[in-house]
Amino acid sequence: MPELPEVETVRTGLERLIVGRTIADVSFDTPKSFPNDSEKVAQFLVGMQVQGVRRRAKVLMIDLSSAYTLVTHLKMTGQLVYRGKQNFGAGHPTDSLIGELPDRSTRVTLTFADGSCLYFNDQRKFGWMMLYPTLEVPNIDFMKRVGPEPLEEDFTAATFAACFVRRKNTNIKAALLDQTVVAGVGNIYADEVLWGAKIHPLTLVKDLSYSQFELLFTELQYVLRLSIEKGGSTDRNYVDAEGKKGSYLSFAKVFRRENLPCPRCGTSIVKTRVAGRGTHTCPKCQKLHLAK
DNA sequence: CACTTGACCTGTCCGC
DNA sequence: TGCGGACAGGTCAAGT
Repeated sequence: MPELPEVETVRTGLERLIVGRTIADVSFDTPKSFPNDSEKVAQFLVGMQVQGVRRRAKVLMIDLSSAYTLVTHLKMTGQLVYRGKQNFGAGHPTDSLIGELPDRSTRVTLTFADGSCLYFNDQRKFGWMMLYPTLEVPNIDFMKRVGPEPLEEDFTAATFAACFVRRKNTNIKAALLDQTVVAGVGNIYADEVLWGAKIHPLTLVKDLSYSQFELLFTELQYVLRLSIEKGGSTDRNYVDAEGKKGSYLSFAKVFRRENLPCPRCGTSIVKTRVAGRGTHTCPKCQKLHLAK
């Protein structure tokens, strides 16, 4: 579910809502979501204070006092939602997707000293929340392999194009989804960016010209920034740190728009399967040019 | 090493 | 309304 813009939106919200709060209690419903020595870690967290919230790729890092960091991956259906002492009843805020918390998908609850709570919800249990010494976080396997952040200041079209050298023989959509190439792109933004650059998702990386990479780079930054501005994409599960939906999908050009007109040429958007994922394209704007 | 596929889970939607 | 199967935004372990 959450890709870079969604995770960044959650990060911003958490930074505002939980920094300075002290953990008073921790509970969890399954070790799968809270895997490292769950009971001990839950105890160990008590008394620690939140000092900051960072993001790398689609991973959130909640920095705590004592040089520890809670690392969370939301995977497909994870949510991190903060609630003050007065828990909203079901459907109270109209832009919220969730009601009273905890609910049946709540996996971990952090209760703060002032009685407010941070809930880690995850319907499919693919996500996880793990405690690491802050200095160890860069040594996590995923962190060591993940590619550059596409919105960093020093990230240029040339750097971007160079990220793909190892993936010459795969299609561009699979390469964009590969977190070791570039960080943070998932299925929604891969489709949106390819439409923007007028590139068919099955085009092999080696068949792309440098000017196509420049176009992809521009579209990538544009789409990610626009989505962050809109609070991300809510398809079914995603909500921000206050439980609110994001509105990017009402600006999406192809994603979830099967059979609707392409905003550029009016041709019906088609849905296919590429790299094992549902893939949306305009058959007229995004022609597949086979290598000679 | 590069590349593809299936597995991990639960819930929902679609066709019969 | 019930039931089976396909599918859902991510990643990793296997397989070739």
